[in-house]
Amino acid sequence: MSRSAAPYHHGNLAEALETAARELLEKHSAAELSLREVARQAGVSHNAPYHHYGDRASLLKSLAARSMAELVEVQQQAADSGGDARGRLLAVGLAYVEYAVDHSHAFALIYDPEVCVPGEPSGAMGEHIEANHALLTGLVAELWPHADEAGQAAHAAALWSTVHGLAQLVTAGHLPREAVAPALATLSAPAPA
Amino acid sequence: MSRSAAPYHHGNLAEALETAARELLEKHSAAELSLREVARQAGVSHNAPYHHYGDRASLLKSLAARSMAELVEVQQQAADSGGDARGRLLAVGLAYVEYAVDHSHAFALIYDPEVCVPGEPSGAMGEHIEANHALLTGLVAELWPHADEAGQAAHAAALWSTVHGLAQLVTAGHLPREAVAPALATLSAPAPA
DNA sequence: GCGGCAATCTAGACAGTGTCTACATTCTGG
DNA sequence: CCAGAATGTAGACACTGTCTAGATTGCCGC
Repeated sequence: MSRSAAPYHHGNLAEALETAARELLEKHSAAELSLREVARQAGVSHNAPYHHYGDRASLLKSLAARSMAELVEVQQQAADSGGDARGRLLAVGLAYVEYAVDHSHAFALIYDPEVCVPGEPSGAMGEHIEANHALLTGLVAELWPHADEAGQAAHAAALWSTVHGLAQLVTAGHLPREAVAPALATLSAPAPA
Repeated sequence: MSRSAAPYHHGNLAEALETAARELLEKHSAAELSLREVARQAGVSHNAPYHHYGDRASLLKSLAARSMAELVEVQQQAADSGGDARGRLLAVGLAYVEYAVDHSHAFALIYDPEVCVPGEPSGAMGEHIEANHALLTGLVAELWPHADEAGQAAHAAALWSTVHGLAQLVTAGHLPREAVAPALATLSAPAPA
């Protein structure tokens, strides 16, 4: 016992590790995230993480799932903020981009093909992806009520892509942050010619 | 001299290294790309690359610039293939996505914020990015001739984002390849309601 | 209460990596 | 023809992920 400085057993290492890793992700990219550094941050030996995560990829997957949950939540909040369907769509898109900009490394991690392959059963991640999909298809159904299933799917894919692309290009520095709102505003504008 | 097995000086190591690296990029992600493996592939000591590239990042930047040049080229070819403006836009978008899918790791490298930061003078990369931008704004000007400058910029940002997002989501496995064409087709469709 | 077992954590080792310094070889311009 | 620049090699260092072995602790049945 002796609840002095460092008890042998941490008590809740798994969560402490994830918290430490998430803090490191705020400043550094996932590629620079070292398992040993995370362990150091949590005040534990470099091998302790292996009793909670099989390997480095496992920790990253966990982080990605948690980040995805946050991403879905900020969108959900935006969607619940009222207004007409188009306004809510824009709000959701803005929330998506905002999350990506504010947590660029976490956002990149979510969509890292090495970390999250949608095909395989990736635990909590799949669940959150489905939630995101449901949110989007709901909005699409409101906006294009007369489109058939394929049409709605196409609109959903296009919307997701646009918002995702904006997020990506802004976080990568190819587009300024101010370009987001105008670009989103063109989304449901009349076609040319 | 003695042009036997291994001459001391390679002759054209810089290009050989880039070629080797590009081959490795076909199978492995940039994160997994090891400078030493590239050197091995080129049949040279693990330190030889340092006389041609300052560090690992420098090689990656070079690869990214070269990939971006290819990406611009396939789009240019699509744009030159004739047809009306809308048809050419769709062809360009498809070419963009196709390149991303066929060279997913190279594509990811192009837009890696750690490798290419648009703000800084990144040599050949900036040039190719401008070329891409010019191609896009040309198409936008054809499609929305009556829009003001800000409006055209917004449309350009939205189009780039959509195509880029599609590329990203398809390469990450979140959207099937068949979803690309229908999603692109919705781009200039009439607005809902 | 207590003994053993599983969970948890530490320590040490190994191969692999990027990068530095020192040295060897070859090319080239004066 | 030869000095210096360009190019390549070898060795070392710190760091990483991961493996094995051993230490410590919490807990469950008796």
